[in-house]
Amino acid sequence: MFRLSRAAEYAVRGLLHLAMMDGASAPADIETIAKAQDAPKAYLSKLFQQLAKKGFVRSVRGPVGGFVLARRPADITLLEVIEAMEGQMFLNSCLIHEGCCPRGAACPVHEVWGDAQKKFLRVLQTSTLARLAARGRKKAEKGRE
Amino acid sequence: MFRLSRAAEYAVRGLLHLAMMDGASAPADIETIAKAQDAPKAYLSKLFQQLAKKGFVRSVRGPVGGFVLARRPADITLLEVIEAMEGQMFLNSCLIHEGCCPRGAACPVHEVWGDAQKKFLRVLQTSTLARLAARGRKKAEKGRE
DNA sequence: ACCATCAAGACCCTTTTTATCCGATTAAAG
DNA sequence: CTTTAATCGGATAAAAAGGGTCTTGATGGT
Repeated sequence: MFRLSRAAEYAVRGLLHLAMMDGASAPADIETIAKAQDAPKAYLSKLFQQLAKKGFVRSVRGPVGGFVLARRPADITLLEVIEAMEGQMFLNSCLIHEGCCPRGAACPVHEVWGDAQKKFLRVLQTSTLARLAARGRKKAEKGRE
Repeated sequence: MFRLSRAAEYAVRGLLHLAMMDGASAPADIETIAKAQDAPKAYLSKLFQQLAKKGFVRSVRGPVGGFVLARRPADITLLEVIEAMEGQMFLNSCLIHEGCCPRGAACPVHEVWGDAQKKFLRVLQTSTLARLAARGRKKAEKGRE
């Protein structure tokens, strides 16, 4: 099957959470994010550690600590976040090792597959956290009406 | 990570093998296909049993038996084959259960993700075994030059 | 000094993937 | 009718990935 891993999903939603409270003075702590996004706290914590290591967020320790976005939401693409969590997408084994197809001739499935991934990735690459946050805010307003 | 399962890859290549020898009088037996496509024979055998159950191939038993395409190569899309092997693609868990996002408001990632999948699937859906076989034959010729 | 918070990693459980094996069944050929 | 080469299908299993918990330690406001 072909779906986003839970890790990636949590990460995206977590970062989006931060992006939507952009401008807030205090950092957001894991417990709050976990509750808001309905994710296991301990697990989310680990994911954010990875995100910190990769430069997406900065951690603030001690009381009133938590996590803050380390980059501008407009500069973070959905693709980046997902790839940070699950490694490069779409490394089709058929594309990696030579000679997987008879007589070393490149198998015709490659091109089609490559074409499909390109279109898929482009969409994810042109979608930034800022844009998502804006859309999210709009939806939240509609929901309250 | 995000790649085609080996099962799907073997199945696609196996069917393509049949499509490329379309018009041959005798069915192809598993051992031959497995050798040509460099797949474990026992495993491929089981995959073909599934493919037979789903109507892609017909099995011929007894000596000189094997498998034959049950449908016209022009009618079989890449997407069909892949979905037959790994279940419906792209059932994003975020799209399945309601209430995964705060306050039930649809999360803005959904649309982007949906958009991306649509473009991806379209490519796979418009690619038929016949077309792939034709391309494969062309490549094989070039390789021999 | 205390306590809330993050940091890091060890550990565990479950599911999926990727197979292998073997006995039963089938049917063409001699 | 018997031989023989093939598929059928279920049981089994090793290995990898996925998903998550817990513990222990470091850090920095108050």
